[in-house]
Amino acid sequence: MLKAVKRPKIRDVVALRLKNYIAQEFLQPGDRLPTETELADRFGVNRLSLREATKALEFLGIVDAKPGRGLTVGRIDMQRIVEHLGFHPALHDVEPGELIDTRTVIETGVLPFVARRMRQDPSIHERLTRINADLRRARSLRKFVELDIAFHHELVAASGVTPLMAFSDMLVVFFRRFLESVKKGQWQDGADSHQFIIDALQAGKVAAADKRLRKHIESHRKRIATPK
Amino acid sequence: MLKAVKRPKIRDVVALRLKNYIAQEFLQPGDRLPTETELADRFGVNRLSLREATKALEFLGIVDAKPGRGLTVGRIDMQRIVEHLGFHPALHDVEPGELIDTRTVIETGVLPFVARRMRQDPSIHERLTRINADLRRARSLRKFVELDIAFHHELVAASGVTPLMAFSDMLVVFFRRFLESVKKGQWQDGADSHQFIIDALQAGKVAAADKRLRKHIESHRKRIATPK
DNA sequence: ATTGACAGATTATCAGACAATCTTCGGCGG
DNA sequence: CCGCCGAAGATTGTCTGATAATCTGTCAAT
Repeated sequence: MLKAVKRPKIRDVVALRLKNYIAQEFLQPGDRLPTETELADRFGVNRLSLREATKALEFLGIVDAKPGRGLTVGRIDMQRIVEHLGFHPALHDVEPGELIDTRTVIETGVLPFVARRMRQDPSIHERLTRINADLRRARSLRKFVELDIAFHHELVAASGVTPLMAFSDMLVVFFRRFLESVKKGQWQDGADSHQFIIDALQAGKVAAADKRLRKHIESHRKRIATPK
Repeated sequence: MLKAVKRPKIRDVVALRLKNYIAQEFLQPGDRLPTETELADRFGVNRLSLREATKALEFLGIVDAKPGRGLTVGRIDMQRIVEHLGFHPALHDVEPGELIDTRTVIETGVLPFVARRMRQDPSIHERLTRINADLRRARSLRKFVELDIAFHHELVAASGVTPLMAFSDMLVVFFRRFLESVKKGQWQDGADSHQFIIDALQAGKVAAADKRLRKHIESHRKRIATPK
């Protein structure tokens, strides 16, 4: 099937070129980029068109801009993306069941790594326990959601598999609103599951942790499938 | 601690206002927004400044723009978000070992889903078998890489868990160069593993498929760790 | 050593304009 | 009456030229 031919927008081409430039030069956050005027000359476009690309990248944190100083490489910020997208109506289009499956795959998949690292670094269990204790004391939904997200983030991050951590952080965009429908009477159940999982991991019982984690994440499915 | 006082950028104020407008009007994807000229008038800014805000929002899919038609509320695309994720330092600067761990978690994680769907849809096994047959006949490295990628893509896609598929597709960008270091003498080993895995899945032997897949992906580790 | 002033560099925002693309409407032909 | 084509209208895309705002570095005075 023949697809409609569309002329690419200059700003999209520029944004892609800039990203490639950063990657190919092995630039790190804080490193200087050419000025807007130089880049516009180099790409053969008007400076304002160049800016449309850089402002888009800046929105995600990939690029930073300072008057008088110039452009520097930034650091992409999932939290920022989560905040920007959190309100969006189209989030409802993502299949909730697939989100649950995705979370299950990621979080159960990292458990063996977490258990291994817990043996070497006891502060992991301490940290998770502390977050969970704060979760038990939560009084507002906002706090509950924030701490539940923090617990799961810390769990995945403790694996040391950073791509999975980044992906898991991204999933928060889509998953957050489901957390907001958890009834207050169920918060302690969640905290109990958290504690069971990390205690089992510390004891080297990965299978038990796995089973409990699946049940914990699965608990969302019925609630999500039949919204009120 | 005292924090630096900074004048907010007009584009940031406009972006926030636009997001609030979408939320307050309960707009859905596809719904029309005021034109750039109207919005610029309404916010009392220059149209180009307004565009810096809308292009940033557009980069995330929050807003869509069409010449002659105008601005509409966008549709959040998992693919697009995952694409941006590729720029996260966790991926950008990823350790090869972590990449292997990540792939292992994703691909073994989808196996139960693939097995279940194979029972309902035999064409999955056929499709994977055909790709693998083409892989066996590959004569060039380029072809081998392309077909190996296609096989794994199809395997993950067969799970029906689209977030994992999107993430897995993005990982290919980082993994590809490792595939290019696979010796020609090992291509058939790879194809044998592929066939074993999908045959085991079709027979409902998920554990056997899991074990072979881990070994298959793990085969990259030694080669990657000691490049020539 | 610290503070203040100034110059230079660079981004932020503006006005005005034309180019490119999409949608709608009207007319003509079958 | 219906479908197709072309033109007009609407709107975004990109440009030129310019000034305003902000940051950095240097030098002089205290």
